[in-house]
Amino acid sequence: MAESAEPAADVESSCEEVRGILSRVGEKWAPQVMARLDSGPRRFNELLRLEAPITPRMLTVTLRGLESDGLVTRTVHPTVPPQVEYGLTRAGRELFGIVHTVVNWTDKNLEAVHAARAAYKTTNG
Amino acid sequence: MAESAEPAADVESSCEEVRGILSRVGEKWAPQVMARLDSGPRRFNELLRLEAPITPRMLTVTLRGLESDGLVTRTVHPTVPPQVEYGLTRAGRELFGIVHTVVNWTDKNLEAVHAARAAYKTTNG
DNA sequence: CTGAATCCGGGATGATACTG
DNA sequence: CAGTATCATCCCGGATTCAG
Repeated sequence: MAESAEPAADVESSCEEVRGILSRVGEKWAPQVMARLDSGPRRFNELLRLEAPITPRMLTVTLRGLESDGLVTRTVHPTVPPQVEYGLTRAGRELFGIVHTVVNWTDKNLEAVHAARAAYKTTNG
Repeated sequence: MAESAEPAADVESSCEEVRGILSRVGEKWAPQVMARLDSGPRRFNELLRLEAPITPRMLTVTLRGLESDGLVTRTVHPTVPPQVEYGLTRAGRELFGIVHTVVNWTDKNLEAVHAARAAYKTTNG
């Protein structure tokens, strides 16, 4: 499915940039948080509960990282008590779509991956 | 493009597995090495030269990791001097196709990402 | 409610040198 | 040729505590 039928930029060209994005969505909690936000905007404590046992610190770190790459928006409503809403940007939704293809790939290749790991462990240490 | 039109397995279901794969292809040298192997099998020192300044150790670590997940094959030809060929498996080629869509996404959203980073750095520290 | 500050352990990455 | 061994370093992620 995901064969590059498009112009397909070279991997080398924007290599470090791609690595940055790959690392970003590869962060421990990034995929879950993006999945959650993909179904609509959420507040901090909502995410905190839904993604438990994530800690406040890691949720902040994750959100800040995604925000700094333009994948997530952070909207502060100056109310009392404070209220902050997070949501995916257009780019963020697009990228999450790609992450989803990885989910599908993993689902499809789960057995093969496990078999490879078992075989590798047997052959080596 | 990459909107999930397929059955689309849930992100939560095989969550740790997906994270493992994401981390695997997110390793520093994994994308480059996979790109190189996507154009045909290569020998250790070939990769070492082509991906310089990678060190022998990191090339080994990267290849072993990819091999253990069934993305790369390692073929030893019992000749003298020793000859070892690395190549992508079918699953590896598929997964690299997905990585390539990330490359395209990055290419397309480069400006937006940079703008977001600049804005974030201005607003915060 | 929404974070920030601090400390810490472990894994990822790298430099260098050596080997079957 | 194709790695391995060792040591140093750095950053991610978690626990805990505190603040606007």
